[in-house]
Amino acid sequence: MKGAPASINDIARALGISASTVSRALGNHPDISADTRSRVMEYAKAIKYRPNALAVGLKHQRSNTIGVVIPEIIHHFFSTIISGIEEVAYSKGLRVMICQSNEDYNREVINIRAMLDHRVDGLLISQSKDTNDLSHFVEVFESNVPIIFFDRFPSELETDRIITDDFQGGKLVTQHLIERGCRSILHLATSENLLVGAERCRGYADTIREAALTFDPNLILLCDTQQKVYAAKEQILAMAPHIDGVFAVNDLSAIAIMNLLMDAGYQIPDTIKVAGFGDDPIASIVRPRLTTVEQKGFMMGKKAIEMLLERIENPTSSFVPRTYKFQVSLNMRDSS
Amino acid sequence: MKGAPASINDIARALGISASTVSRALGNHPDISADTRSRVMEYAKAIKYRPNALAVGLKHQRSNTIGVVIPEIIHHFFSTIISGIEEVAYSKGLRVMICQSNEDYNREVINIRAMLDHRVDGLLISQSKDTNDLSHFVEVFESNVPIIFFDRFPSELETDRIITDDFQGGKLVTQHLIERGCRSILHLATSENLLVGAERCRGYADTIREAALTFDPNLILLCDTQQKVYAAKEQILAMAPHIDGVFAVNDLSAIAIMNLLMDAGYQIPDTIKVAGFGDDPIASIVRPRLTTVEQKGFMMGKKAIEMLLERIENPTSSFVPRTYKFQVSLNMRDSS
DNA sequence: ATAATTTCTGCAATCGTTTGCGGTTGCAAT
DNA sequence: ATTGCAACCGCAAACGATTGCAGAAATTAT
Repeated sequence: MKGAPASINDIARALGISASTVSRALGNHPDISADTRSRVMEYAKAIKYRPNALAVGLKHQRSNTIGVVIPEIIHHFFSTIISGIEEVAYSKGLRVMICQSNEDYNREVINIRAMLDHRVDGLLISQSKDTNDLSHFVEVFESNVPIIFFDRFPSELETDRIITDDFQGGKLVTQHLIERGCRSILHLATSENLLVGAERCRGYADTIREAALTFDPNLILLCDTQQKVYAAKEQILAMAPHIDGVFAVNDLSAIAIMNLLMDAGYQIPDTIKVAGFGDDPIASIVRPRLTTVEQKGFMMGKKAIEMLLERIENPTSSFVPRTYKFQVSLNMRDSS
Repeated sequence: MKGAPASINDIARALGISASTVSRALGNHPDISADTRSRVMEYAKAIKYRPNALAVGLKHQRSNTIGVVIPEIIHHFFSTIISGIEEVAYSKGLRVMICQSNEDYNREVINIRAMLDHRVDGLLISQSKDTNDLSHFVEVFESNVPIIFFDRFPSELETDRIITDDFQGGKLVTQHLIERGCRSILHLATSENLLVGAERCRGYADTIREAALTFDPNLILLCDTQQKVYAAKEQILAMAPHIDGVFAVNDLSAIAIMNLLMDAGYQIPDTIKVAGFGDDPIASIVRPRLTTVEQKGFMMGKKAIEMLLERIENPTSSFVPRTYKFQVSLNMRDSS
């Protein structure tokens, strides 16, 4: 009952038959007599035999495992995506291997390599913020392991993508704020090269122009975390008298600025209206409840793995990258 | 550049040497001449050789992977634990395999078995709410795979545990509320058999008695989610006039009841003081900012895997289970 | 020149499983 | 009695890497 787990050979030895027969019996191969089969089955159950997944994987050249690399698991959006992925994987008997890049390029590279070493059947990736060199992704293509990007993808590469319509989301929010009477809308944007943030910002800018409002670049602040909002406190309070709306690139910074403004005596939504992006659970908990764009993380996760499984099952030579864009919706609450 | 990844045999063939020599060269074995070694190294790099982790694992009877089973990844507390686990694992070159039980017993069993099938070197587990049968844990012991429980553990089993001092946490909160003048404190408890919740409740009850306040069992409500708080709205509002404090078993229900009470016109903390448990990031975002017990998830994750690694490295026959209990601290904010 | 030693490399078994192919039964048909 | 054909089972190679042991080559000692 201790030591190494039972193998197929142990069963063979105990029953005086060959390992091949045991293997076939356990696999319900028709060549094996009902008698032998049942003896094997019975004994296997008795000693709690379980196949060695490593050996099976080695033999079959695949591991029944799919790899997931995400920036940070603590973000609710990514957690929900993982739940969606796991949901499908579980129903199909697939294992899921999750790694975090922690928004670090080197870690992303190492994680991806480790996944390939483990012969994962496919990869699901949302790239880290500071990934510019894409050679590790190219390596994945070359090794013929299907890979699907979700939410954050390298635009330079022609790949399968599961994404959110961030542009549309940015438009929805901005349109909504304008409809509510806002004429001077501050946008809290993400720093640097994050495409999703850039798209939201583009949606904002486009809508401003479409509405024939004056587009003021000074109304865009690189400020995408609670900390950064508080760090920019002076700057924000200096602008506050001249704005009547805020569109934050995510819910946390939306709430941060909401608190900051309220603490400074501004009424929300009366004086200034605020909206976020993501529909974090926190959005419906804070007061005033935050208007925000709903992102369908769970559905995205499901879609991503389903698309991946299709790629795995049909390793077609003629690869035509596909993009699945999830539509968003605006959840209007009390902050606007 | 496509098809199956390069193996050690491919290198051997190409260089006209044996696979064993290649293996030794890559492993810096002293038997191999500097010349041969460098030729192998060079060629391996050129064709981007990477060892097949499945084969290595099969040979060595371990996978350099540790398995983690948690109830739900979307809970911030568990996410931080995972981050702590990954932090250490990453620094040691270990892979981490994460599965969610979704608070479902069957899924927990299947996940654990899958981990064992993959020959994980060790297991880190936080058991699901509805796990009563413990035979799958016993199987792990019998297979000699080290296992450490974190946060939620089966009290019937003598195992290694990394836990929070929930009892002390419950006391801290209750003492604090009493010090602030509360005399009639409602406790929102977790349903049924969750030990961590029971401990917090025990801390509450003990403190009430120690303070010579009357302990009223009617002041304990099984209500541990936002939804359940709202479902119990009538009941809570009926009690509200007679209470002056609330200790919720977690932050989400604390915030839910805070909102519910405020919507009904109660002043927090003036009329009723509220405190939670866990120190979810949301606690410092909501208004009023929530007083709550800080749980050190990241540290717990680190400690758990460190303890596991020690168990893996010293597979001592004389097993003496250890419990590491993390002390908690109270973060006093505006809600109390 | 032979023996002893060092230095390097290869053979083959092994980890646990799968599977093509061939072999051994038994039984019915001829 | 021979052939034919199922039905059932085992041999051995493979997947990719590791490693004890033996052996070859080169070097040194005698």
